[in-house]
Amino acid sequence: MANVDQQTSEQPTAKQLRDIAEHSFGMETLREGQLEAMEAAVGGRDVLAVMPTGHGKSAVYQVPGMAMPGTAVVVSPLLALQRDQVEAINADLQAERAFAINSQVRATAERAAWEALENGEAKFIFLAPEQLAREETMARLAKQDISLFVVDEAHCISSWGHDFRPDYLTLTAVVKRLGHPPVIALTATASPQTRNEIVDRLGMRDPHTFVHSFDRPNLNLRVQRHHEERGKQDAVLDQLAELRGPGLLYAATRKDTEFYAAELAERGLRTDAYHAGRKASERKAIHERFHANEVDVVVATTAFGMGIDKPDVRFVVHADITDSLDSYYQEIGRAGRDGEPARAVLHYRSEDLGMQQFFVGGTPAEEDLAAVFEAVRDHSPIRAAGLREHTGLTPRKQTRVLNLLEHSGSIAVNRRGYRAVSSVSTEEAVEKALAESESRRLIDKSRIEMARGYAETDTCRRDWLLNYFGEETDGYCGNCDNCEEGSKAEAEAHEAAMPEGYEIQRPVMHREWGHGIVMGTQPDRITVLFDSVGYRDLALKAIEEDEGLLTYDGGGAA
DNA sequence: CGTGCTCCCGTTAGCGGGAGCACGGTGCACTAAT
Repeated sequence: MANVDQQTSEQPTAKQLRDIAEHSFGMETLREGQLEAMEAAVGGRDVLAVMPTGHGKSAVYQVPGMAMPGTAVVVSPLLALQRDQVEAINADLQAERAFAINSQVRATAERAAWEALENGEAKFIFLAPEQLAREETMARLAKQDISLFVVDEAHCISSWGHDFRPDYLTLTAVVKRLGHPPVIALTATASPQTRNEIVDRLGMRDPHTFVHSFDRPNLNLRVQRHHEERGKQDAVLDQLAELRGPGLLYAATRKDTEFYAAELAERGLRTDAYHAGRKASERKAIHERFHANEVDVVVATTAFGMGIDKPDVRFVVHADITDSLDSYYQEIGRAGRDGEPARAVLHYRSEDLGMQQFFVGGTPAEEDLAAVFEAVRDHSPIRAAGLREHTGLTPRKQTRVLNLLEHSGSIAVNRRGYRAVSSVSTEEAVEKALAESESRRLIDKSRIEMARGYAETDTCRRDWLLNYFGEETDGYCGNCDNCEEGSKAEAEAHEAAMPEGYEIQRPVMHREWGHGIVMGTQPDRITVLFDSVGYRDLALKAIEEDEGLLTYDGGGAA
C-alpha cells in the first residue's frame, strides 16, 4: 500500500513522459507544444490544445493517461472514431487497455470493459456525451479512479451543444461528478470565441493553452460570386470537370449532393453522394473507396469529414457557404495535408446565407422553462434522469432548457445533481434564460456575417481567415484570388491605412455590449468579438465622435 | 430566408403568373418488429 501511495504522489518527469511516448506509442520526437501540455496535465492542470490533424493531438492525452494511475475518460463524438481510437491504442500497447462503451458494443464486450475498469486494467474509456448522460453509466463511472477527463473534437461543444446534441453542454456536471480530474480539451479548429466557450462549458480552471498557427500556406483560397442559382451550378460542374482529384465538393442539402453527384457521374467522374440519409454500409463503402483513390470526388453535406486524414486531397470546393468560418476552415483543412498545393474554392451567392440563418433556430417556450425550473426547485437536488417524470418534456428539449437555466445562473449543479438558486423566482429564471437564448442567436447570426465578410472581402482572404482565428498577418499572402488580382504594393498601402492601436486580440469595452476583443481592422472600421452579441463592425468615425463608446479593457480611451 | 412545387385563375384551349405551402443538417441511444 505504501508503495502505491508513493507512486501516486510522485509526478511523472519529462523523461518518463518521453519514454512512454517512445516505447508505448513509437514517437521518437515530440512536436512543439506536446510535452508542455503533457507536463501540465500530469501536474494536475487543465489543458486546451488546438493543433492540426496529424500533429499528434492524441499523444497529448495518451501519454499522460499511461503515466498516471487510474483511467482516463475520453469523450468522443462519433462511434466510428471511438472504435478507431480504441483499436489504435491497443495495437500500440499490444494489450487491451482501451475500451469503448456505447449502444453498439455487445453486452459481453461491455461487461468486459466494466470489469477491466473496476480491476484497474483499463487505462482509457471512450464514451459519447449521451452515454455520460445515462444515470446508470455515470453512477458506475463515478466510483472509479478517474485520472483525466479528455474531450476530443472539443469544438463540438460549441457547434452541437446548443441544439443538436445538448448533452455536450452537460459535461460540466459530469466533470464535477467525477471529482474534477484534470480536463484536457483537444481540437484542430477553434476560433477565440469557440476556445472561450470550451473553457467555460467544461469548467476549466486557468488551463494551460497551446494554439498552433492556423496558417496553411499551400492552400489556394478562392471565391467565385454568382447571381443565379442555375449559373452557380453550371460553374461548379465546369470547375469540377477541370480540377484534378481526389477532392471534396460540399453542398448544403442532401438533395444537392445527389444532384451534383449524378451530373458529375454523367461527365465521366468517379463520384458518390455522401450524407446522413444514406445507409451506414454505403457511407462506410464511400470512406473506403475515397481512401483507396477509387473515387475522384465525394459530394457531401457536413456529415462527411470528421476523422478523415487523407494526405493528398487536392481540392475542397463549396457549392454553398457554411454557417461559420469555423466550419469552413475545418472543411477546407482536409485539403493539402501533404503540404503540396491544394485549392479551396467557395461558390457564393448572398441568398445562400438564408438557409444558414434558418438553421439558427428559435427560442424555447416560456412554459417549458418555467416547468423545468420549478421541477428542479421542488425536488433539489435532482439528477437530469429523475427530472423527466416531473416535466414530461422530451429528453433533448429538457436538456436544452436545463442548460439554458444553468448557464444563465438560475440553476446550479454539483456532485449531487441540480438545484435551483434560492433567490431566483420563476419569472426571473424564465427571463434570464430567454436572454441567454437570444444572446446565443445573436452570436450564431454574427458568425454567419463573418462568413459573409470572407466571401465578400476584396482584400487578402487569408488575412481575413487568420484574423478570425486570432492571428495577425501582413495583409498579403500571394496565394488567394484577391492577392493574385491586386499587387503587393496595393496591399501594403491598404495595410498602412489601418487604424493605430487596434491590434488583433486587444481587449476592449463597449458601453452597450460590454467586453470584447479586436478581431480585424479595415481603414475605416474595426471588427470586435463581443461576449454578449458576437462579431460586430464598428465605424472608426463613430468611435472617435462618441468618447467613451469604446475603451481599452483595463483603462484608457480607445 | 430562399427555393421549388402544386394549384388555381384568367382568358380563351395551351399557358403565364401569382399565391400558398413544405422543406432544408449534423448523431447518439433506444425500441419495436422481423
